[in-house]
Amino acid sequence: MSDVVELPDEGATTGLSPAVTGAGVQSVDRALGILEVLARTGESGVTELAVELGVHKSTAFRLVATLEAHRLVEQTSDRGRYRLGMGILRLAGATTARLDLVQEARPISRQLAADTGETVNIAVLAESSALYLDQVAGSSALQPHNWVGQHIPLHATSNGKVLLSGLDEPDLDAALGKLASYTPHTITGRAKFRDELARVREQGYAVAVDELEIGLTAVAAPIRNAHGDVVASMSVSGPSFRLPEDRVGEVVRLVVTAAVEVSHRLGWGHR
Amino acid sequence: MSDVVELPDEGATTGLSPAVTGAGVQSVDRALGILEVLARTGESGVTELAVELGVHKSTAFRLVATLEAHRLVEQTSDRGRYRLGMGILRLAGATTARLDLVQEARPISRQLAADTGETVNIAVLAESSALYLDQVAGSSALQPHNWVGQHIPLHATSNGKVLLSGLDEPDLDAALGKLASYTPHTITGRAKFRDELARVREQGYAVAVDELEIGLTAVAAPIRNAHGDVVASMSVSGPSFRLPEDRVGEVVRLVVTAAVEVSHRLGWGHR
DNA sequence: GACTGCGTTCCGTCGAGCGCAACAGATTCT
DNA sequence: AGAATCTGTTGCGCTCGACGGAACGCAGTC
Repeated sequence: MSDVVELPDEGATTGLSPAVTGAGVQSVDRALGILEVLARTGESGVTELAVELGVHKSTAFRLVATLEAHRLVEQTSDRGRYRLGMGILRLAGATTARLDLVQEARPISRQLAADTGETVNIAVLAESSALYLDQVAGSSALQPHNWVGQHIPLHATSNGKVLLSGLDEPDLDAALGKLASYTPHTITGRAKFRDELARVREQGYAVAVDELEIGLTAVAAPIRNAHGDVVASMSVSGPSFRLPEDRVGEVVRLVVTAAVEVSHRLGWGHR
Repeated sequence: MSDVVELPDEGATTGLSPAVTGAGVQSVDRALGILEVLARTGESGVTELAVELGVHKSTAFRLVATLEAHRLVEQTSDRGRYRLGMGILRLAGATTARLDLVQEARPISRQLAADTGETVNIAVLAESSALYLDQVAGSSALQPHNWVGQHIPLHATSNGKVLLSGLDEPDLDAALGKLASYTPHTITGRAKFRDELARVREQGYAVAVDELEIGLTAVAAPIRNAHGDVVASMSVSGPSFRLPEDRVGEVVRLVVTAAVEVSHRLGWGHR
């Protein structure tokens, strides 16, 4: 696959902002571009979309109509603007259910939740924020799992620290924006935060106490793939009064063990 | 726009599962077909996908490569099979965030969660299962919202009953599969379940105690759009020991009030 | 080592998707 | 009220982009 698409004499490209254009099948590319635009704007009209993509109205309409037939977009009224539809949600359900990370981790998460009595989360890195893939609640009955999409700050959570600790310098710089302060305990100094990451890398786990929210304590450990890369993070979190300092040590041990077990299932340290 | 798409002579479709061949832009249609196949199978190779769509290998490859460029699919290894990717999750996050149902309901959900101290959910009907759109946790810190997709049985949950109560006979038959038993309290008799639905319709709310899981109690009420159709369901759920019979009455009142308030915001019983 | 499967790439052809232009409602401006 | 101008929507020819065929490179397997 060539990333470069050379169009020697194609002068017609409206020159606006290509933004989303990846290479591939043109019409599909454009259709997916529409989805991304809608994800960004929340709601757009056909004309608007056409401008954004640099194509003719009718083209945009045909694409959006096709997306609509598959329920990936829907229009507000019979002759109105378009937005993302429920089809996306069904696909997302299938996605988390099948991501083998989640599938492999599920039983171990359950066990960990049972052992600690606290909530277990699995998170991955997604463009300068953490994306939660799975959750198993500690004790309360039927806390359904599988949620998505919330942007979680990376520098104020144990999961975030672990995920960042797996990056090299250039990627780290890119992923790390400004270090917003959520509580007096949030680490906001860049140098100090790098020290923290070094510590996380060294000891193989991260802890966050009152850093995102007063009264919230979390412990996280890295999940690695067959190549040893940090692909996800597994955490145990709960109210600080249930996770006092002298209990953190034990929880750390459990989380690290669980994360290592998942890593093994993903092929890490393969015989 | 016609909802009916009848292609009587489409003989090329391998006869297996026709998927959703809606009319539109061919290549986009096929690409989205790939997403749906992957959602169903969880993981497929290029050749497999090509057979399923009735196209040539190379065509399927180009389509899947385009999807991959947008992160909607990813391959297991460098030269392996394909599965749905995280791009879907990002889109899903944007979807729920923008659905005006969720947006309108959010503040009311919060209030309801605060009033009851229990977890509040918003669910919609999605092809013979319930789809959770939003969640607000009762008390615990940092319960992020926005999850999706898990297939929740309709007949063993308060949300499911409410959603089913909004259907007419033919749709109900279609949506209702076999009534699996989850606990001794699950309603499995068809006649008995219809009686239950009648009761739900009449009283305007549904209750489920120990029907999906022992120790889990839930109460739900319908959310209606401007036409009065039941478009979603709002529920409060928690451990049965915190929601004893004598407290259910109060919770019912709160849930119904909240659901009516959301319905009003959606235009129901306008002015 | 031949064979058979896979995902991937290149290439010439042809039909599918494109832009154009016209249509039909809604809204706004005069 | 009427016109001007938005909007989304639809036929229609032309052309370029997507398609299928075939070949390639790599892994297992007999």
